[in-house]
Amino acid sequence: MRQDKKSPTIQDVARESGVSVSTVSRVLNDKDDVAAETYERVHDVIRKMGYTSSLAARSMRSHRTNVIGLIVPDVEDSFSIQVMKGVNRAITEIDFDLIAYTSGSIKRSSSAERERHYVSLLNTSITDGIIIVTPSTTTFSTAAPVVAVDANTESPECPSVSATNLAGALSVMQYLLGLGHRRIGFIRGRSDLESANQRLEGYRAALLRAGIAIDPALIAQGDFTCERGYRSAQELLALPLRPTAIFAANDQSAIGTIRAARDAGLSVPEDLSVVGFDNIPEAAYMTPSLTTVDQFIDHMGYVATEMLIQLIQGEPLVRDPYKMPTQLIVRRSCREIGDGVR
Amino acid sequence: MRQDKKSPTIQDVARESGVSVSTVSRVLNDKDDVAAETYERVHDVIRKMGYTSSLAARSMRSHRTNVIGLIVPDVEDSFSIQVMKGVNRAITEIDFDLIAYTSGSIKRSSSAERERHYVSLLNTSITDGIIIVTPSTTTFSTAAPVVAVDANTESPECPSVSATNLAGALSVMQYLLGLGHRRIGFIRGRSDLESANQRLEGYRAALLRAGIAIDPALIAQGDFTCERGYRSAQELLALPLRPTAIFAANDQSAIGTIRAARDAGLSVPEDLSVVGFDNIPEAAYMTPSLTTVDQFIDHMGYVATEMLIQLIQGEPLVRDPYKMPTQLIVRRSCREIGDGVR
DNA sequence: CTGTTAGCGCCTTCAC
DNA sequence: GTGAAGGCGCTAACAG
Repeated sequence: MRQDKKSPTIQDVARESGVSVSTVSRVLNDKDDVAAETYERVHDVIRKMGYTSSLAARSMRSHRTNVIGLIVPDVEDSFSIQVMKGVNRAITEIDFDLIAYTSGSIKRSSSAERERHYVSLLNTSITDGIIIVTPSTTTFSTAAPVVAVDANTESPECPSVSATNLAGALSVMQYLLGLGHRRIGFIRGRSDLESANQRLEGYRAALLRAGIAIDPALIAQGDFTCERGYRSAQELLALPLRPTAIFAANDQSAIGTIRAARDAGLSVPEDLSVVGFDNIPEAAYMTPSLTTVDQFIDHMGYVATEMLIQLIQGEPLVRDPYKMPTQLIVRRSCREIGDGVR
Repeated sequence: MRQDKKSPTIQDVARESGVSVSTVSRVLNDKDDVAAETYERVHDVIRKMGYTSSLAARSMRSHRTNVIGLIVPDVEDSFSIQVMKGVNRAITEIDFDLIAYTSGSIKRSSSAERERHYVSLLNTSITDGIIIVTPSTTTFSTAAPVVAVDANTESPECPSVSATNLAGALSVMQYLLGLGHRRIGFIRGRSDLESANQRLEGYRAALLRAGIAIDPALIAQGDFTCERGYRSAQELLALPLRPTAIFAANDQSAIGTIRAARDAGLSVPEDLSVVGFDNIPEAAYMTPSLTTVDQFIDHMGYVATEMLIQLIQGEPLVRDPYKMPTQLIVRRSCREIGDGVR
């Protein structure tokens, strides 16, 4: 690697090409009032020196960086990854050419604190705006805009995009009830997230609507992880009156559930029907393929980016909060059960 | 969201607490020559105003940001995700508290160009150093250090960490040969990556060493994706003399292979043995669980971060390039075959 | 069309 | 122990 002592500044370029710094700046920003010849010459020097203008200096002066920030709770979380994907797609289409992803790896502080820390660290210094995924809080004190994806509350204090979780959960329950299931277990999601609570709410509402009493024993804790899903499924399957179906609040939990069933000598869907939520890529590939609810996560990232860009450009938001429709994807992890089953 | 007109600057803090900006700066940087009382007062004001010093301004002045950059080819790539995880772990342990991840989403340019663009954009402006994953080039002109993970060449021009791919591939082949396999297919990886080529080299070397002629028809193209692995496996399985085992250059390709086998009515491992490379999390969970080579990807990210920090602090590198040992993980995707098999 | 001037927010001498 | 002044690299007026 060529380790130059120092990277060239706009001054160096100016000196080298025999013009003033402001002319170089004009060339850099494609202002139209530069002589074609000068433009060419400066451009050549820039290329030759391998010059790139300092993001820090540019940002400080112009208060515009063309960088948007993305804060995710965990880089391994597949929800976050899907969102990233959508954000990337949007970024590529628009003129913004870089993203600062930062994850929540800061010691000794609550997630809300940490989120605020990053928001204020990034915004107005290297970022024109921020997208924050599954935030614990939506209250930020910042000059630049923030858009939340899957916020923690029904009425977030910042612009947001989230899925129609309640409707999605209802469609799952309707499907399971239609297959004849009456004893349906539920594995909850991260309880600090509104989306997770909405899914639980859908579970409850559908049961009530069908005239089925809610058995608290059938509602297990969960935190959206596969491991936790496994343990909770074990509890559910150990019940005296085993459920015939389990609705897991997300696909990871559903994967854990299927594994738990298998380890308990039960096969899916013969002995147990399982439904997830999210439609992560693995859902289609696993055996059996997983019936789940698609909430178009990457599109949520895409829309969030569009919203953020609008905000940055000072345009008003047409739809806020944006509600992404959900869709039940029927695959092979459920089966119809006969009348004789209680 | 509280949308303040403008985020507070060090000036605002100074005015509010009745001291000069330089005193505030001292407090900010924990200089020791500040009266305890003053320190407290200023700190209170900072907390109260929700002040965060501008990363941009700080970086410009002090040329030290405590931010490291991470450039990955694709946010969905599980190799990259594992590296991120390791980097995050290292960051958390050390004093650096933020990472700028940027992915390759820039239009109309080669990957090498794009990588150079990001390196120069980040370095010396908001980043103290950069880790770049599976880069197409290792030649960068930058003042700040760059460390490559899984570089594209055996003798990269920048510090690097990579796995002992050749040894790993040899151990796979030794295992398969030991199980009695003689007709072994290979699905290649991204041919622009040295790691992929090393694995192919291991495949060839082991065969030669065992006195088995190399059949070019058994070596299929690949690009580390599941889809491509599926198609290549189809070709291999359609061969007149079908291989009894397939060694895929990474786990994604192996997953595609298993799917192709299943779709062709073959079961794994009964009709076909499959081995992957990487040991991604899914490998343990799938059915059948996948025999593969662990190359401790997240640890590679961790080590790369350690190396980068050392470089940033001007310390010499003890081991460069760093070679991460690999380990064969035997699971259930292979079986022994009898003597009668050709 | 191009150069000059004045800061953006912060840190670092150097005085006091 | 604390304040004042200068400048990091850049852009945005304003002159010429």
